[in-house]
Amino acid sequence: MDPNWDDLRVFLALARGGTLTKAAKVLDVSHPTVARRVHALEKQIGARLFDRLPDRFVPTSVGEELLADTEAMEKAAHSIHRRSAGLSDTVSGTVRLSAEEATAALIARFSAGLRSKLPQIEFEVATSHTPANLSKREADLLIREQVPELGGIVARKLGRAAYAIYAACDFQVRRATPAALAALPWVGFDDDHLRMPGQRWMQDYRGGRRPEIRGNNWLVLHEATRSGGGLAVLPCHLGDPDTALKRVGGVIPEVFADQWLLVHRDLRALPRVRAVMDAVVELFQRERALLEGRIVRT
Amino acid sequence: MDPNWDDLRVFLALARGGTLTKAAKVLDVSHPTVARRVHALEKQIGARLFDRLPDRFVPTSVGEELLADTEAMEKAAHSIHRRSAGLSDTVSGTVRLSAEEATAALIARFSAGLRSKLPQIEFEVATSHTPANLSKREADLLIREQVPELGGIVARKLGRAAYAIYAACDFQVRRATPAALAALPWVGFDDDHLRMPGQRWMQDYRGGRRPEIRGNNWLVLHEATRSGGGLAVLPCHLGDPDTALKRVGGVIPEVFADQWLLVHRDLRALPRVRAVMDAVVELFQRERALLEGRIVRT
DNA sequence: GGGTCCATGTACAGAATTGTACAACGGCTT
DNA sequence: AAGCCGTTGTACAATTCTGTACATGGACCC
Repeated sequence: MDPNWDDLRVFLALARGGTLTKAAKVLDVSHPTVARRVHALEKQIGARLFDRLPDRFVPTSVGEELLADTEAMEKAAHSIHRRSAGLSDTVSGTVRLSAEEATAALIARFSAGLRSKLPQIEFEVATSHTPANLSKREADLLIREQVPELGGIVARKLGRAAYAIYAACDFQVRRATPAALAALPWVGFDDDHLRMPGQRWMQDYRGGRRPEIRGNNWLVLHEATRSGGGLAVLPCHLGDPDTALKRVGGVIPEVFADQWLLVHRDLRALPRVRAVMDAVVELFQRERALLEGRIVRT
Repeated sequence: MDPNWDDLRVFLALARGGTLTKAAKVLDVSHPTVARRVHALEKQIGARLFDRLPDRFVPTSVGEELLADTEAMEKAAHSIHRRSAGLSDTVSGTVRLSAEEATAALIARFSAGLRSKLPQIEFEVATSHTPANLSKREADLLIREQVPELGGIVARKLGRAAYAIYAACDFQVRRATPAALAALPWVGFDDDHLRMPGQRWMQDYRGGRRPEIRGNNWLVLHEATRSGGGLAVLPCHLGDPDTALKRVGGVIPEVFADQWLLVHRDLRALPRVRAVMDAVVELFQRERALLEGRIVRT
């Protein structure tokens, strides 16, 4: 069985320092720990590695033989240290952010602005609306509408997204009464995604009838609506900026979705992850009116 | 701070195996442990080292960079492994045995015989009669007259050494009454070593008088006695084989010393240490009569 | 010779790590 | 579609490791 590599690091420190106390200081552990680790290594290797002189430890001939190899390990470990030093201390590198399509589109729309502030960061914006946790390492940051009950996840509230009914600009809406609207064709999610915001509201509005055009993500719904496929409940930050769409009525008070920024506690400490978090928080604060459907287009 | 070197070993196993389960098997740990150790390394290095595909882990570009250095560490570790394989599995190498002078002389006398049975072992027989424990790594094996109350020490009884009064062959002992013997000059230990076997007995025998020739180890006493310096209480295994000495009276029933073979529990498992232990035990069993003063010289 | 400082060894309490057990998921086979 | 297998994630109990505190020993200084 290979010895514990880290015990070799302790061995090296004792060989260099000559005393348990000096090695302990270098390694930032206690002196009994150094003694134990060296004994454990000696037991595993099957030879004494040190002779005990009155004032110091000196390597035995076996210990001397191992020193060269251990120093080779140290050299490689230092190379790794130098490489990783360029990873955790600076605000550069890649940050992967995952959000459902509509929010991903929002982020993507402003990403050029974000990167102008953080030029050394590369964004990866992934669209995903399935519930996921960061432990599966799908992303460094998630924007989600629920906070998962998971250990190690830190959540930060970004804001509340409002929803409204939209149609293509040239879509004929003759009478805006609920009954008249309910009778028109609609665009919405399929049965597997009824939990998406606004879907149950819409079915109630229409007396339980399914939307005539169905899809499984917001962009599909968005495109079908723009093409005159029917009415759709869309988030305002998706519908309002699109001049090909028009609002039909106001913001639906009963339909909203809180937006949460999720990060694994371990990654939050990384400068580049924190920088992106701060930038995303700032973006949502700046665009709060858009998010809440309070941008009135003429 | 340097990452834990052993976490790099885990990283390497996951990079090679592709799954937590395979890496766990190779490392002989559980799969949650592999996951934790890799996460700990990622946190310390400040970068993700693996992407998660549906069926396996693949190194990220950062992970690929670290692989070369980690493989260099593995190469050095394998070298250490090969070296140490020649240490713990075979019955060769050096075994250091420590005993007080008289017993060390006994061992030395028979060491040629011992080595004829264990030709690939090199003996180091150190004389020392100060109480010591094996943790100070003064020896691999100790022969002592008391068992120290220390953790980790395994004791094995070798036998009981008997003592008698000896004089040089030409030393004139006109009358063998206690009074006449007590009046003669004696050889013995100095005041710092009164706890050595036979010393207090001798002082009681002589009404509290100190020996006229004093030393601090058995060999000095032995030599002084052989030179006609006086009477001495010596272990029988030292006195009887020496044709320059003669017994004066029989074995002294009140004076004896149990002999214990002491070893650190960890070292007992080493084949060469165990072989020497067995050989020493056998030696003491074979020479039990000598030890107990039952060899009658004509 | 006594006092001080440094170092090591050891016992025990606390912290950290690991293994076990179980749930969940995805792929494959029937 | 159902069942099975392999894999991963997680919670909790068990185990291991570490640090602290203290005792002991040796060297040095006064």
